[in-house]
Amino acid sequence: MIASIAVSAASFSMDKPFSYRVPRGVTLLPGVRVNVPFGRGNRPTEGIVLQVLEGDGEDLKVIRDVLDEEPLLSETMLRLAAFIRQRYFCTFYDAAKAMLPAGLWFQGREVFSVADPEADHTEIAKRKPFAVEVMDAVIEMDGSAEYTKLKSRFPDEEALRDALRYLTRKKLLSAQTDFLRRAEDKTERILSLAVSAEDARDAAEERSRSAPVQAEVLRFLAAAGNACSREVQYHTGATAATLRRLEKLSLIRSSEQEVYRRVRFDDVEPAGPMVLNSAQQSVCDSLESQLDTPGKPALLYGVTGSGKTAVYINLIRACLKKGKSALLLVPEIALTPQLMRLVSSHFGEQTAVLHSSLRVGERYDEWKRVRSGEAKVIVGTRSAVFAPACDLGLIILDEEQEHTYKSQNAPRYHAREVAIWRGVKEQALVLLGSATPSVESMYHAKNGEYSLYRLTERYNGKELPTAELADMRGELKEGNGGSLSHRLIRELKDRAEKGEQAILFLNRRGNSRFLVCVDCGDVPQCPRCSVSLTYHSANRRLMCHYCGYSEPVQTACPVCGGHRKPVGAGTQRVEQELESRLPDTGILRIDADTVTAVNSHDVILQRFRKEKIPILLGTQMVAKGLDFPNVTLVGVLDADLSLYVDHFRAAETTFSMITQVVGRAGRGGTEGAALIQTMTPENKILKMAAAQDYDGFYDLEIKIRELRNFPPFSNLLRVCFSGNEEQRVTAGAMLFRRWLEQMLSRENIEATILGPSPAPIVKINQRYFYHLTLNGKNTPELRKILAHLLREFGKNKSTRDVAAYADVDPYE
DNA sequence: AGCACGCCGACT
DNA sequence: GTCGGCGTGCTC
Repeated sequence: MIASIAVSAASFSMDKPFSYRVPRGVTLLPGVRVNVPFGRGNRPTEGIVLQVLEGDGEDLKVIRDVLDEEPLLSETMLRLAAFIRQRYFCTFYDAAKAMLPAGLWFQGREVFSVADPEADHTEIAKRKPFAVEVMDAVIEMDGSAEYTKLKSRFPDEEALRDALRYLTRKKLLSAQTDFLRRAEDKTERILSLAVSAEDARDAAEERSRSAPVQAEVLRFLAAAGNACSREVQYHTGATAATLRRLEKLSLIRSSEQEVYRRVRFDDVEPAGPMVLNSAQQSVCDSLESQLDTPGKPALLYGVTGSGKTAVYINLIRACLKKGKSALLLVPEIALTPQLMRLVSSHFGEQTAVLHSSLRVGERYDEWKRVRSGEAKVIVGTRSAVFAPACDLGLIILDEEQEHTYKSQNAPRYHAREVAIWRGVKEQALVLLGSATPSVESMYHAKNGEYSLYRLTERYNGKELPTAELADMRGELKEGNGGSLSHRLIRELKDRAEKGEQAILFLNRRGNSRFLVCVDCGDVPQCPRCSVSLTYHSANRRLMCHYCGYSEPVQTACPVCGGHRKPVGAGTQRVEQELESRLPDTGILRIDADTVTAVNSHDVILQRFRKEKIPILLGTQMVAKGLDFPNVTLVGVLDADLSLYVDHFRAAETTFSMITQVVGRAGRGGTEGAALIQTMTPENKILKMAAAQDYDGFYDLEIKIRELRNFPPFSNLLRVCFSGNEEQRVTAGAMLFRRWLEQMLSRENIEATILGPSPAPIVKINQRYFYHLTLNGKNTPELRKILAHLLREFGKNKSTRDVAAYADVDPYE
């Protein structure tokens, strides 16, 4: 028998099924993983069986091991992997990897052992002192050593690889690889001092010259008692190696402790079917009838507070009644604790949760529960769209316009497209839900490609919050240079006095602050990336969010010696402003600084609900899915920020964000209001967001999209280039552009090419990034051309040091 | 990407 | 001889 196999070692330019001979007496099924010899060196490589065919395969290499007892991927899933491969320009293996939980993946473990104990390695390898050193290390480790162990001892991996190759060639070492399941339990290393705090401080004093980072660690632990290694590294800038060294010196000790990251909902009570109002009921009835004959996807456009969730719950219930399972996808689990509670109160033990912050073992267990059919309601983020649900009947994408449904790394898939593929192949209804549908989805719905359902009234019968724009230019003229208008302060005070609550939304990701020199204006840059370093007050360090570089803050400017101070209006600064202008009002801040684990996000929101703290201040996290009946006021602090960025989706994202956050107000018995602060109150998008006029927004935006030939009228295909030398990268991109132009004109395909242009962050970790953007219809013909050119580029000698990949309909 | 193979110059 | 360095081409 011959097996056609997708191998993990294959890169895009050589990815195709490879044929291997199936050993006698072995039965293989498609979807099973195997260990095969690959390449000239026959290095052990993982593969997935795609097909088993008749034939003896005399001249083929032979499969070494079968790694699974039963197939991990069904025939349908294998076909899905093939679809993803050709649609998103990745290897078959990349696709398969995204479809399976991390806990299932094997890690090749290389073990090197002494081949001939009698041989005198110092004599044989005398010309390569480093190889002798490595050999000594292996002998010291009882004659056999794992590669990872050697690597921690010899950090220069290239030299180590070279030495190991040399030693195996000289028959001093023998190499063996076996495949091990990834560790199932995630643990954290807790560090503490192995000596008294005084001794540690003394030792720190002694080392402050020779080993300043070690001294820093000792001082930190002396002050903190104990801390997990991640925390210690954050505060001191120490590497794992430094920590190991200190442990070896018996100055600190470590213990492994299991971490639990699963959000548990022990406090939920079982609930019966939800009571729907007539509008919800009629939508639900129609959707239920679509469950039986799923032909096309459905779009549920329901204004904020219209009760889309209740429709989801009852629809899932109907789906279960038919004996089928249902998938509920959400943009981010951490942002939807309330939804999670609701689902588990309705479906209890039948629920499974799949998302990336689960422990590897837990994720694997949940995956198995889904596959066995024990869990029939699966809630999860993007990757849960691959859940191996038994007899899938329904896929819901909540907030379908969210960009988190698009994967940022290979395979760069969009969960909506995958869901629709599955819907067609597995006869399941795909329901896209949103208060602000993406322009693409609404376009398809209006075209009749999707069926469209509307919920135009709020569930509680109340009007949508009245929102007004506050002109911050006026405030500036009146001498108010802060981030809060007089009007907003007045309203906040008013609500607090009435015992109502308010949400303040700061429209920016994270809340980065920079250090700037007051004299020369210098802002410290990352030495490895083209970004400014972010100032973290918690550890008094400057950090790079892209490569992880960090350095302690120096108060004097290294350029001119001037004084430096932190700038940037983050949530912290707004909090201070609030405290000084509303001294007696309680404020709860929620941002990357206050949220440390997945859980504490939920904890903060629970406090906001239970303790009725007047003001909740935060970034993105407060915009989505929260349902607090007592909130009657929402403030948007800098509405313009996301509007004037260079991206065709800027209007859509801003509109959606503002509409959603405004929708947090007035969900209880009292009507809500919102105040949107802006420097450009005449802007149409902002006006429509304030009026919660989605239809108006859509009509305007779709015209612009058509005029400029942007999605849904075309697709964007981006080709990204990266490499260590900037000129080589741009030269590579230019070459690709010329190839593309030739191919397009030869095949008579209409598409425009933009670029090469530098990526928004041109340098990350010493690598340069450039883009070509192709605007055209994403047809099979165009994809074929692009895949062909990407393969050619990968094989091209003159651009060997430049990597290229494609991203279909990229975000940002 | 990762690796062996071949060819060249240098060192022993 | 023996080794490193570098360019080249292949991976069932």
